[in-house]
Amino acid sequence: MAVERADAARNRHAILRAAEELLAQHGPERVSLDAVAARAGVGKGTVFRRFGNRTGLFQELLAERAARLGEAIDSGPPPLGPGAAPTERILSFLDELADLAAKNITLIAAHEQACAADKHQDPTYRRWHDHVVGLIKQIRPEADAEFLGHLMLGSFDGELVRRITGQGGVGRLKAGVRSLATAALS
Amino acid sequence: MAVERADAARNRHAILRAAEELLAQHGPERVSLDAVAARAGVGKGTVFRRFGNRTGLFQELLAERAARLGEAIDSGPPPLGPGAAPTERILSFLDELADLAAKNITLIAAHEQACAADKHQDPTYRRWHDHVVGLIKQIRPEADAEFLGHLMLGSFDGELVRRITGQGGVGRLKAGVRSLATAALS
DNA sequence: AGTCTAAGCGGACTGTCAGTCCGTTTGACT
DNA sequence: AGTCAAACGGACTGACAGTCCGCTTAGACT
Repeated sequence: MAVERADAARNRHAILRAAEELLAQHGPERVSLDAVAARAGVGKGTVFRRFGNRTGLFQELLAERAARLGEAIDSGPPPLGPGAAPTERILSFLDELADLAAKNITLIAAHEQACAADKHQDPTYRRWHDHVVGLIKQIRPEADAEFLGHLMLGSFDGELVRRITGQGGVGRLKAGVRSLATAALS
Repeated sequence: MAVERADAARNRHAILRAAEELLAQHGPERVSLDAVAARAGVGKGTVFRRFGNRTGLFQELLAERAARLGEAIDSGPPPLGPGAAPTERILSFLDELADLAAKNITLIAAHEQACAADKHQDPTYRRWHDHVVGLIKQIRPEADAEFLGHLMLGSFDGELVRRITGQGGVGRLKAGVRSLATAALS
């Protein structure tokens, strides 16, 4: 794959920005790709050429927002990155994820809606899941790590995050997740 | 509200049956209300008059399938119904729910998709959640029962149930849920 | 600077579907 | 048999995802 042409790069950026803005302005669901294209000052075909479909757009948006956390867990300093004890790592990861989720509720909701059945196929989700599963296996090799991993990440469902943080703030979310994880891993 | 007219009752039934059949035949998502109406031998307007919208139809379908379990927890014999120790009740409830979910994966998926953001508003879901929350409060009054309740019910997400039971059967689902619940409640 | 061409563009077009509307039919009650 | 509100049905609307294809242009090469 050759280098992206300059105009293509500019448009990709404009589209992502437009999508963000519309997401912030109206709720999720209420953002159509027609509107995104219009706001980005770009033809509809361009949006689809770039991102394939609605799902692709929101996946990319989420990936962008999650990139920093992804690097941190792969190669950042402990306790998030390698080096710390698994339990410590998983707890700090869940903590960070809570922050991320709370800051991006609308995006998460849109993403869930767009991905629908493919939720578990999404690269960002998989990365998180793989990370969590790996750590669970170290802590409790006999547990059903795959399942437990999904349940832990289930805490960050868009609708749920909205409800919980809406009445209790991020602190409530973090506390709940932490106590669940602690219980499940000890 | 007067008694339902005979033709209306007949049609309601025909529509629910048609929806079930189409759901079983094609996947979720791929069932349009046009198709349901056609299959039920009924006009499209009738479907909407009866159920309001897509969400209403699937909610009703789920409510129908969940009715028996609902009665059992409200007034059936222990350990599901009142009388048993809370921990025992919650574990047997989750067990039953796992069976129900495994038997109705397609419906659950369709229901989730149709309800989308209103997931937590759905009467059936609320009933389950209320039940679980009440029991959690008895067992661990200091816990965030509301949040924990959502997490436990999160185990029955359509996509997740498909994955887990698809590779390990209902037993795997039950075991995972049980171990999580036990850990979180002790 | 001029030429070439594949990558990129845009927006009209299609197909699908949820939900509405309104003229027609019918069950139920007298 | 007569009445009429409830119920019916299917044409219609509006919105949107995704496709298609003729036109434009970045940028490589001379």
